[in-house]
Amino acid sequence: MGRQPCCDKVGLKKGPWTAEEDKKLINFILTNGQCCWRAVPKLAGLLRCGKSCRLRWTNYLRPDLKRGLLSDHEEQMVIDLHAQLGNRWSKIASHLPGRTDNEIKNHWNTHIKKKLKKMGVDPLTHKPLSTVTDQSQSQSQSQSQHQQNQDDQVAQQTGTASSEVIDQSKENTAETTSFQSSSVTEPKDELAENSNSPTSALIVVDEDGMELINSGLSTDEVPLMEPQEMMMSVVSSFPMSFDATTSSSSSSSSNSNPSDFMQDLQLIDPDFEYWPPSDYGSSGMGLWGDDDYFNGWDSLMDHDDRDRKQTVDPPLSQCPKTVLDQEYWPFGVDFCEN
DNA sequence: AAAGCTAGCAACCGCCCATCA
DNA sequence: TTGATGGGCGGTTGCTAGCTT
Repeated sequence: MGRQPCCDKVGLKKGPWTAEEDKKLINFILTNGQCCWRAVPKLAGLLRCGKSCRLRWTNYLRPDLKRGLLSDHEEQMVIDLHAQLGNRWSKIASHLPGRTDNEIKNHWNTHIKKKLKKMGVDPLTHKPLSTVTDQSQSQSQSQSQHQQNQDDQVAQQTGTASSEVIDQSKENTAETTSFQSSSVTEPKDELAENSNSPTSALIVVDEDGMELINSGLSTDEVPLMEPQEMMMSVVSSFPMSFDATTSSSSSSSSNSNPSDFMQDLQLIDPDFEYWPPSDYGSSGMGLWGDDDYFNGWDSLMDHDDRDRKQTVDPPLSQCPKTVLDQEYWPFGVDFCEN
């Protein structure tokens, strides 16, 4: 018995993806859509296993991805959602357009965990550490148990209301997560008492579980659109139409024309330099630090953060980036069809 | 300036589960 | 029911950049 490995691993390449491999994968997905991943490497001419291709696409090459550090708002959403869902990173990621489960998991483990601990909050239970040590050691013993609790909560919510805005999520979550919402800088007691404060999380429950509407912001500050809708919105908001024949003089920076994207991918001119830095196969990180692509997501959802970033003026490499910014991605949702 | 240390992140692995034919 | 496949998750590895000594 046992399942076949996703690849036989013999002669398959591992390690960081090169620009050439990315190009092949992107080209293939663009042409054929996302089909049987096991067949993708063969058909795309890649010496990778299907799973590796899928992960590369999902976590890095997808057009609707946002790059860079999570904003404060996103981070708070992650904390709120984690309190609700536990370590179900993909679920959490589904509430954060442009973010992947792996990215959120990494961010959680490297940033948020420390942050919460520093604040005296148990990242597992979202309770103050002082009380956690006493009453929830058993909870802390297994994340799965905690996750089960969250499952029950979510199941309870979904069972009682469908496509219905409920406010009782605060009550439900307050029992198991005394500290989970609002700004992380607020005193804990105040948070517990002010569960009705406007900064508490407001949850929309639908058939899929729940949708976070308000995580410390008013509802109209949080995009309630699917990524595709946002993409289409962004694309359609641009006056220019995609024209693969249009030429461009620069592939790496300060371009706002969708055609540049195609050139960057060498879909038009095979000799054109690929959009990430040529040495990125070895550098691995900080790939987008040298461009200043306009960020569609920022423009849609994070005016406050953008303002803050502008004020602080961080290095470009720390600004959220889309891999292929939406306005460079003229394919809408069609590429998903096969 | 160079070596050592550390943090962050992309990528991978192994296992598991859900779905579908 | 079974096997193939896609996908999720926790954990880990390896590389790079930045910081410290």
